Amino acid sequence: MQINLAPVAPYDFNLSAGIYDDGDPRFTTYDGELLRQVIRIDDVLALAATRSKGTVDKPRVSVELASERPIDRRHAAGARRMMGHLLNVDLDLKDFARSVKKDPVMSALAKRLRGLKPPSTQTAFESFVYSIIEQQISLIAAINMQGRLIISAGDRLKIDGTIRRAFPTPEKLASLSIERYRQFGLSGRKSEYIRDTARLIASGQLDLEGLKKEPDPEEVKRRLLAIRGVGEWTAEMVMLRGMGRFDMVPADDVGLQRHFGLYYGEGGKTSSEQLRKITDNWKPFGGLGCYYLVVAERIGLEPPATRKKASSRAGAITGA
DNA sequence: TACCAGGTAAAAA
DNA sequence: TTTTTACATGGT
Repeated sequence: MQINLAPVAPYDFNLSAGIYDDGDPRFTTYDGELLRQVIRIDDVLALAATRSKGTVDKPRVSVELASERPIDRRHAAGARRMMGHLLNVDLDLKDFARSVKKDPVMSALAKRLRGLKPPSTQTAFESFVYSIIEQQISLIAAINMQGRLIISAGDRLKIDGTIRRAFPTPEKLASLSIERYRQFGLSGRKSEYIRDTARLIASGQLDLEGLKKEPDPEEVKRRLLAIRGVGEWTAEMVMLRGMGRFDMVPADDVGLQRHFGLYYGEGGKTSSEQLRKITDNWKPFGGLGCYYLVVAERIGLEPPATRKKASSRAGAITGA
């Protein structure tokens, strides 16, 4: 079954999917044309293969769905909603361009990366788990642990002889022992954060996904901070990557501080206070601007003037 | 080897 | 109330 989407222009699908070009073939891949990932629609898993069918100014994408079980019209509607959320088709980058006009550095990046929309995670829960794992440790270490968790606990989907994994459900993660988490490389503390929150969700005591509908960002943040293991940084990351709240700026993030050092300073790290001051000029798209910085460094765009050469390392903020 | 890395809660002071 | 400490892996 195929579904078609018409994202709000401008939208560059291939640029936006580029963060997955070194994705793990066991769950998400992008080969320069086709973005493949397992999506969950109600209780059905499907492989979604997405490609561009339009241009940056007249964007169209088509999604081919393949499943082990028959997909009906209701599933197609769910898949359309999910893909729209995932690709952020409704985000209007014209508003972003207007909002950063006062800032010549970000203005130039917005033009150079025109059409770039960050993909969100399928669920807020998924970004919660990623963010807990990423706390404090290096990204490489975190990505390894995330991979082990998905391979070990995610549901399998076999299409054309290839097995892929969906992100584990809260129910599944609620049922794993702490020992099991430790085998992924997590600390005992982080294992508890994830398992206990998964249990709250599975038992209906916590509605993370429902928080997406709460209009007041401060209220969302309060609710997230009430969860054990969630501090300021984690709340902001979950909102930015999992809830499409592009005004959120994780100013304490040392990786971001390094990016700002490259593009707005003398190299080195920018303080969180200074970082806030810069992103205040991008309202209400502070977090989106941060994403542009991460991608700019990732694809090797030169910082203004004589700044040090950027490294090619990806950022966790990309949600990859 | 020691230290740092997209932090946080809990213990100690 | 504020300051320290423990925690996990992986790169340098």
